[in-house]
Amino acid sequence: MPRKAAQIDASPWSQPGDRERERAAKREAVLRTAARFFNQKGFHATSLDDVATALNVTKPTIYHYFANKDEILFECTRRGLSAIIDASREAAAQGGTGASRLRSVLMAYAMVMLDDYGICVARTQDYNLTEASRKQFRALKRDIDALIRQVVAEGAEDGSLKVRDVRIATFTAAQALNGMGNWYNSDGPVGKEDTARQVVETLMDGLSG
Amino acid sequence: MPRKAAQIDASPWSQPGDRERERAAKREAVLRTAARFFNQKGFHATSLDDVATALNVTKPTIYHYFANKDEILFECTRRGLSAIIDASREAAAQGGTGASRLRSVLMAYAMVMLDDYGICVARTQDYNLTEASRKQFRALKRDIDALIRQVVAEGAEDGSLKVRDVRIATFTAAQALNGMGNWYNSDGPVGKEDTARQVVETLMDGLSG
DNA sequence: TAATCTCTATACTCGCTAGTAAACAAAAGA
DNA sequence: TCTTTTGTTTACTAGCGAGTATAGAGATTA
Repeated sequence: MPRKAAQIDASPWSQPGDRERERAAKREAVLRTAARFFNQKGFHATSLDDVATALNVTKPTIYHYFANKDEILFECTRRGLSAIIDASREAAAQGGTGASRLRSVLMAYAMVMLDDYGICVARTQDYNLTEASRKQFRALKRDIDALIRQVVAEGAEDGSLKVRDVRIATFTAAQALNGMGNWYNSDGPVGKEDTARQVVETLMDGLSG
Repeated sequence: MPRKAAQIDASPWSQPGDRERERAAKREAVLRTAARFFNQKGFHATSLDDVATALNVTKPTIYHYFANKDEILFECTRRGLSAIIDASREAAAQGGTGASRLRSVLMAYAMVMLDDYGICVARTQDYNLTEASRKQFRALKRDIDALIRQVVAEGAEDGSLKVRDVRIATFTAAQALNGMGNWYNSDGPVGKEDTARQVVETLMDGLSG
């Protein structure tokens, strides 16, 4: 079995750049913790004291890494949305029919929607964000929508997909995947990838026999 | 054109039962208004002062009709959930194949999800409710889930549906419909029924050609 | 007419949470 | 060693919103 290169970052003698790495790691920890709280209790019901306490620090520490609560929420969603965009772009650039590319895109999307940041994306309504963040949030969502529609349209053209209305087909699939976080149980017997695959197959094949 | 019986309720001489009717009408107005605010701004961000002001009354008036904010939210969702249950039960009791009954059930479900209370159901996470309401909320949702699964299972048995996993198929369809309120634009050119029909067809037929 | 019940308003309390001021600790650099 | 920068704390402010005490107006009943 191949191993990862062992522990090169763990030296007690600090390297230049350690500072920035630690700062980034702490930011990330705040975001991850916040996302979990948001998903579990909701954005408004989560206080930054909750997040701070969970991280064994106090609230002002969090304000040392983020300007305000809105920035934290937005960064959580940005991570989710970027993950979708990156994975989808890659999937969309493969060869094969439109249908097979759509399958890949939906799988990528589905996998993100089973993670903290993806669930956060699904649960965040844009009224939770300030005007400025909202604009970016919407823009990212529009990008994703355009990306999927493009693949759907290509599949319709090459005949591998049968779609009455590209817009409706895209929304229907996307919402079905967005909802996965509401019912998937990560403690259950079925893994994320299997679940994602089955949902995607259901969407591709339809329910009728 | 047939007309409704004209205005028999509008007599200035009050009838026995007027009191109760007015009370019920006012309760309903509070719920409808609250549901719209919840959907537009979110539950936490909606203050009962918002709702009261929109109805030209003050907050204590609302407390004359409801015990607390939780009861208002729960009643909104109960209306949505009951509408789904009633319509679905009716649809499920029709004749025909499992597939045709599932179509009817999904159509009924979809139509509710395009209305205020339905959207409220879709957006309400159970952490928004108190322990007691949450129990009822979950029970109603379980009933709906069971109802749909039943029809899906029957369709799988009579061969009119091809379904790998009843649970996953049901969740996938339900979540796709739950999400309709997030993208459907009631000011747009396409009506609710047409939209619902197209989404349901997409789910039934699938995306692949 | 008097007594009561229903509805609504004014004017509050109380608790919670986003965000801040200021000080202190610890490390980095000169 | 002295100074500066970075990270963290304690202790606060300020504002909002759920829920209530109380009183008064209108209708209902006796």
